[in-house]
Amino acid sequence: MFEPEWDAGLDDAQLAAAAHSGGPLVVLAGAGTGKTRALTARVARLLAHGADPSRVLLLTFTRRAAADMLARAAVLCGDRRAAGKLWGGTFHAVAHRLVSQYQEVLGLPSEFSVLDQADARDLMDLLRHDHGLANSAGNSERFPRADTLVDAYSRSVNTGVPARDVIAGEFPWCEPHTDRMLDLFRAYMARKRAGGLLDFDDLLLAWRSLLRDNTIGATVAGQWDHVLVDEYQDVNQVQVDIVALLCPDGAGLTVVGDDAQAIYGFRGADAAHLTDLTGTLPDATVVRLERNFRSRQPLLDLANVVRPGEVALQLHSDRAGGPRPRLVRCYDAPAEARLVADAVLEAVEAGRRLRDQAVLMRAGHHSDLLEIELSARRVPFVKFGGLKFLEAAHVKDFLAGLRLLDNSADEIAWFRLLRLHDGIGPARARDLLGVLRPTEARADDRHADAVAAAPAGSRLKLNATLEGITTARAAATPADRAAGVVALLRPLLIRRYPDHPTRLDDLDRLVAAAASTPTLAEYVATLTLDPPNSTSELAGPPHLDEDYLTLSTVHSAKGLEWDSVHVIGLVDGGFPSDLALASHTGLAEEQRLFYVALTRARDDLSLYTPLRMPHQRYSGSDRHSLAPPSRFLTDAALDTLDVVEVAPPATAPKRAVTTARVAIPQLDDLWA
DNA sequence: GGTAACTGGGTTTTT
DNA sequence: CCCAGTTACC
Repeated sequence: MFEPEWDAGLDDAQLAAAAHSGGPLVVLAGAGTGKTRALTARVARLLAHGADPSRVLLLTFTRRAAADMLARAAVLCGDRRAAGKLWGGTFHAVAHRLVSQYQEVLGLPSEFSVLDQADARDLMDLLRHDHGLANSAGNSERFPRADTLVDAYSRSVNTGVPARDVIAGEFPWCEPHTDRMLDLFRAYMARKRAGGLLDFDDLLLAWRSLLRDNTIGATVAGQWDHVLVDEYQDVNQVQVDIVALLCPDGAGLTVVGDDAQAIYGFRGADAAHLTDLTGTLPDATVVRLERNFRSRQPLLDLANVVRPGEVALQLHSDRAGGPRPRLVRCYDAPAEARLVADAVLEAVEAGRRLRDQAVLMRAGHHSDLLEIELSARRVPFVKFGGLKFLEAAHVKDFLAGLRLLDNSADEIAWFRLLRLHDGIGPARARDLLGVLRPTEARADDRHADAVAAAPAGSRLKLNATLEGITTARAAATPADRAAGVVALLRPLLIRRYPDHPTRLDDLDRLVAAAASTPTLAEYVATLTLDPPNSTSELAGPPHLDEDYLTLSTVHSAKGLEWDSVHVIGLVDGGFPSDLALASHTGLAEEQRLFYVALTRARDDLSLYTPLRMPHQRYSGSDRHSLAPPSRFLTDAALDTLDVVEVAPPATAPKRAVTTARVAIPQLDDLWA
């Protein structure tokens, strides 16, 4: 047996974090300071010192981060088998595992469904209509949209602040509707309970309830000796409560984070949870990681100027030299797209792979022009963030079908499926929900009743759909059941989507993926809790060998790094987003987001400022107005940047003026 | 009273 | 793409 080298290559600060024993540990880790490495080493050391892997819990921001870390820890401690026994994943994924385990204790039906954000919105929308709050002509004041309702509701749950105060503080324009919103939230809770539906927030609430329970709480918390939480600056109040219940007085707790990288305030997270820890846990050991292993010093000079936050970490690098970051001032947005594509291809010429380069933006749609430019030049790319594969209508239809196989009380799933039929819109679907709601009557009878209640023109197809569900339910393997759902969807999707061939291909791929899962319910939960991040992630291996450029929102780029990074759209209103400009807290989060973007680069960093943006009022025309550069490009920041002025594009040759008249053919013979 | 099909305005970030 | 509003048809 060889001596495990969990401490190989760690510097003193990382070693202090990895080797710490006794009392809670708080690691304040600047960007690129090897916190993942320290955390991984710490897990490996715990195992090497005899910790039981099944009693170690590693909570990370994405499931992939947990998987990577656990695999590396297993290698470091020389025991690959241990990796399988470690608990790891996102708060939500672990919560789901526990909720499944304690589903009876929690008073949940044997089959429950997990609602993602879009499902939650659909349910809220359904109730909005039920309560007569949808906008009708008579309403002078618009009732908030379903998205806003879910937002406000979720914010209240995640922060523990009463909804009334959340609305007044964060959604002041909704205040006249407060009472009706609160009614709606109560109805939302009731509907979920009745249908065995849990939204993302409920998963965390359920976990917290288990831990708080007098009889069972100690057992649940007692199954782990060590709890390690990554990205602690992005946890919300419920997650803080969970951690506190898991580790009373901080015993066995390790927390890693950086308050300057807190970018999820919009979903109830608060970096104060990290900075307050030293107060709530007086005996905590604090380790600071300030030595950056990722970026060259000229890049850190800019990052240190931009860095906001309470904890004053100054990053320094051993990697001196290299070019200063560039600020490219472009004529307009199309010029920006061309310049980015130019730069990427130049780097390829110089020997840098596409996959070592990335383009980062504030919002998913900021790369629209660039995507057109890259496609035109045949540059392969993969986009992360923005619209998700799982949000595509046909994929949601498919998942709704799967959920119905296990949970026939899932109203949101029924609602989706019913509306796919010609002649059944929101109103008839709502009526049919009442008929399909589980009763003592057998499912077949309810199906028959529903067919009878449907408009005549839709009965044949609806009958086929409901029979399809019965058939799929009876199929033996998960793959067969999934295939059954696709079979019943096929005619509906063909009728509905003009581009059905590609959509049906997607579904075939999802069916294939279902073959390797023990149960369909687990498959659906995994897809919902850990959706593929890009459309290509589901495409599978053939894509992985190819070289491609990464486009990503800054949020989705968190924790990642590339040799060369381009940050685009640095205008006020773009990055920072105009929606955040109004409030101090909003703007502070934008600045942290900017800091995260800058610190993704290892060697080369380019920032792009289009100087003209399409004029808001005349969008669609060629009118432009001067765009104010991002306010984050302060004088101090500019001191660390090389500014590149790009000349305006050569003016297009004036179109020849001609007096010739060209007639547009009337094609009379076609209309004869 | 309800649906389908179209139009026009708005569009942050995600477990 | 989502959502609301309009219109034509059942």
